[in-house]
Amino acid sequence: MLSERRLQVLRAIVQDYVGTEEPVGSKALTERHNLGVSPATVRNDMAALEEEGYIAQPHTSAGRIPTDKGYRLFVDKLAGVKPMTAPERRAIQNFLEGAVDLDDVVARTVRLLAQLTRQVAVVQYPSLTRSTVRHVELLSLAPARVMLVLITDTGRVEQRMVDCPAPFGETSLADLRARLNSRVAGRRFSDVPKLVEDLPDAFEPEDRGTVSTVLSTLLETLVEENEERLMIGGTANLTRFGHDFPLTIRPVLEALEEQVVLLKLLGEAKDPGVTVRIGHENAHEGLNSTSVVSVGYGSGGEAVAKLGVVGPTRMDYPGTMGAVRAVARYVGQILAES
Amino acid sequence: MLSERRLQVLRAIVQDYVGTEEPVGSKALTERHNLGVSPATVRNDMAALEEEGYIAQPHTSAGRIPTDKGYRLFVDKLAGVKPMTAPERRAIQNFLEGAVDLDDVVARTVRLLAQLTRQVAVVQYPSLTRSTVRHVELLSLAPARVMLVLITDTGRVEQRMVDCPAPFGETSLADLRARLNSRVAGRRFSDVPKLVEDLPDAFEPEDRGTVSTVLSTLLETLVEENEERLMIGGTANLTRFGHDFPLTIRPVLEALEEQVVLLKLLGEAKDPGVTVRIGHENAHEGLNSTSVVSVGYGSGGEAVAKLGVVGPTRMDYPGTMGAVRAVARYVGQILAES
DNA sequence: CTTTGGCACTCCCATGCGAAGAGTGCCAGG
DNA sequence: CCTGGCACTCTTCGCATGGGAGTGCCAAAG
Repeated sequence: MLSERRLQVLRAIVQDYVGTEEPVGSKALTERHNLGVSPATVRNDMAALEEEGYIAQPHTSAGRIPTDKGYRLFVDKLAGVKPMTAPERRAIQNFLEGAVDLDDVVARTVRLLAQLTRQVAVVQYPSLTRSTVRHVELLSLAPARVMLVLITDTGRVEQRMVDCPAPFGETSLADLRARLNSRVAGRRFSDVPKLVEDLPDAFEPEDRGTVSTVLSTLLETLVEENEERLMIGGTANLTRFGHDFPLTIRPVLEALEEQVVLLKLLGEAKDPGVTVRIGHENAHEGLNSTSVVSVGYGSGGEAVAKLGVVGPTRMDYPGTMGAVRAVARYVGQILAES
Repeated sequence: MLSERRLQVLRAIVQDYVGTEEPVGSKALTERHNLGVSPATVRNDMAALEEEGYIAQPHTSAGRIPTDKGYRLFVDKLAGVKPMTAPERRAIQNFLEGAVDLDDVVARTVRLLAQLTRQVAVVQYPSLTRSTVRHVELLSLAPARVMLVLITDTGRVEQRMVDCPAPFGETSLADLRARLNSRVAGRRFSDVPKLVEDLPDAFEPEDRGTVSTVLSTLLETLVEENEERLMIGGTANLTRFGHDFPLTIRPVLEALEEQVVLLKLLGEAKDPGVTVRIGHENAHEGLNSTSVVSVGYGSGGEAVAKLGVVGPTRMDYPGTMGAVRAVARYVGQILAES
């Protein structure tokens, strides 16, 4: 177990390094923070912290920088979440309230997060399976062509074309629309498969093929793969990464383009609160020198999706966590209102 | 007027510089291209080309690199569009045909363009005003709440919430839906305002307020500002820009996040064919060292939107132009089919 | 046992210098 | 008008040097 003072030394190292981006030495530490001890003592503490793997030196006779393990301890034990100031909160709320539709909400959220944290922002669209159905619409575009439109309580709209095996009359379509909505409206998407299972039985034999086709298309849109969408922004902030970045930035940009990777990144967060994954804690190799701060958001008590930021492991964790948490809260409010 | 050989020298300089990314000297030129003259002669030609502003030296006693003006001449006079090979065409077609909806088409197009050109790809969604209306749907979500869904012939779907000034009955809604569709279905969006002008007159006085509200929301979605959406991808390719890129890449990433800037970039292209804007020809300052290659695409004869790539002025113009043109062609086909 | 000041040591980094290389411009001759 | 030769310029690289920051260890004091 580390003594109280050694933890303070670690905290000071993290804070200084995050501020200056340069390895921090014992002398500078005692000057900037009044620890009440001499540099020599700090040196001993540093040696101990290094022994335990919380800090490291880039090379002999350089200052120390925190390791992933050091940041982890900092986040877990040494730092809280820095709350947003009142003006900041107002600004967030005002900005988000101007949104006209879901796309706009998400787009604004991304911009906001990127600006507040000065990092790369990632916002997932509300998940279909965790939302409830507001309405299912069927439109006849041609005798054997139907458009299926899904609308969720979070304002998300998804549409698919359906090519019917047989012509489908306007009355049958109206019938299907009515039956479908009476069964699924207001229910959670995850329950939809069970709720529509026996629906074809209610129809005339010649329509059953078409009804099944429509239903299977409906179910297809709910599978994980299609239903997860996201938006990213603030990539220009990557240029603040470090001076060495051709090598650092490349894999990050690549990872950001892989939706699957990003979804996993956000998706692994289980905690109801803000989740932080530091450096090598991220499964994806290209993100080994980045940290991800994420949190769920939702219109009610339950999270319908995640949002977060990606930045260098050397980031302002308390501030970032505060911003992410605040934005998630307000986005949830906006969605609940719409 | 430049002699034929000088143009060849310019062409050779552009080709070599694009390939090697290094200033090209007179000796290297004569070795790699058989111009049939000695380095000394080439030097004279180079001096002339520099005099005219087509090439420049980074510093005395270095090789030459093309200027924007040099690239312009190269694109206009010295190089054609390199057509895609048959296998490449097939690959493009196969990849695009797998798309399930418009979002997917656009997403795939972006990936494709980015991969083919190894540059940043930008694809604009089909413009609303240049598309035709397939269907307008009205859904009653609450007594005084209506959702408006617009569907275009290109598969684009746009939705808006409408808060009605007064409760609006289901029959009135059906009436409005029917009248609206009979007037606008199959018509161009740009004609919609005129077509619905007098629609409120057909309704009972107590419903007119709501009808007007719905119509004005409909018209709002058509204004330029909202109707232009786009998707970008391949930003990781920016890392191939140059070795100096902290300074180069930053403004480019920033510009790419500004939808307005990008839309202007694509929008300025008038030509029915591929348009190339080189370096300072781009109005936006951050893009002064990049070139934009863009072209319109559409389901029929007319372009409904633009797509293109953004890359360093030092790019393979013939290849890029070929890829952009080919992709646009196939996207048009896919949209026409859906 | 912990803290402190002193001191030698290590390693990075900025600076300066010199040599090498690439490329040019110019000139005189074919 | 083309060509070969030649002097000149400018960058780049390697290398040695000195300064500086920071460490680790030790012996003494609290």
